[in-house]
Amino acid sequence: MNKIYQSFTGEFFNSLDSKNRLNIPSKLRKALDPINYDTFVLTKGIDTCLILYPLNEWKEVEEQLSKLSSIRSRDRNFVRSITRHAMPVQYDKQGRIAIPSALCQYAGIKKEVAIIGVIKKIELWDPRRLDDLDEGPAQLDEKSFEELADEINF
Amino acid sequence: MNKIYQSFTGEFFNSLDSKNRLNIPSKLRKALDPINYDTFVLTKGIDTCLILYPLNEWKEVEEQLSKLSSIRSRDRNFVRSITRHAMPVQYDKQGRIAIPSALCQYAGIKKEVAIIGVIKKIELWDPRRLDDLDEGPAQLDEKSFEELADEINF
DNA sequence: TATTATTATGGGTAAGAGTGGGTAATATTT
DNA sequence: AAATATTACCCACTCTTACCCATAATAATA
Repeated sequence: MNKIYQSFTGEFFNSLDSKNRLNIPSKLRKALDPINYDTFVLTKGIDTCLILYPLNEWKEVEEQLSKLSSIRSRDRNFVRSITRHAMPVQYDKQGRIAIPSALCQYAGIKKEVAIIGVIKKIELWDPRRLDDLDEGPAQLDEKSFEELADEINF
Repeated sequence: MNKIYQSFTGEFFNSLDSKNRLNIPSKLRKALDPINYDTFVLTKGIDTCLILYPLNEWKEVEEQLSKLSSIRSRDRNFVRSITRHAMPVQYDKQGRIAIPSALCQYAGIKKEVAIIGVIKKIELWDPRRLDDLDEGPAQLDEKSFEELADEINF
């Protein structure tokens, strides 16, 4: 198997249609390595957004999850809380995926969707919540921003 | 034998019919490797739920169990408590399995069933108990969730 | 600018999923 | 062995979903 280079960046605004389908921007589709067979794994994010993992990245997550203890109830709860909301989605010939309404609700998504590339994965946001993030209290203050930027040699 | 990739995810809500039959969601059936001949092993979980192991995964479990001591009574009891409730179930042409009422009772399952993919196995829950988990005292507090998520690079 | 390709969105239709129930085969009891 | 219960298999109905074709909007090319 060839080594892959796969990286998602950019921000896009597409909209859900009446069947809860969302078009994945073609730039992001093109960035998806063919080994993934047009397939992502859709799941809840820690933030109130949804996340699309390329299949190969999701397998990494699974690998880590299966290393956790099956004895400790805390670990079992954690694994369950992730996997129950994860589902593989393959986009159709028009490049769309169907998003279950339960997940839309979680992320507060109604019609407009902000689609953001975050290197190894893609995030789906309600545009409003995204704006609130920029202004909210949890916002990155300038100091910690600089610290992080320094840390990663940005 | 080829290496298999078999992974269960997602959450589904199906219902028991008057004959105690439960439809296994087709997405999970499709995820089941053919070497298992449409067969799971149904058993009690550590949590108050039921578990479906793919046949090949159940063999792993058996292997582990047989390593336990046959001297220590604690070990014997543990092994017995698992195996006595384990039974192979093969789904019919409509994709349903029959669940013994004793097991339903253990899991508090009446009609509605939450079916959850947990990577290597499938869990069957009474939807209410599942909700209680999310809100109960044993719930994952935000801190340990983030710790674990960080640990596995989620 | 005109033409062509590519991308985003809308909607119809046929296949498949989930459910209910009937009947024959098998097992259990009297 | 006869009667009864249990199980497994089959057919039928409804509803959702995935697939296909069409149009609108945008970008790229001649």
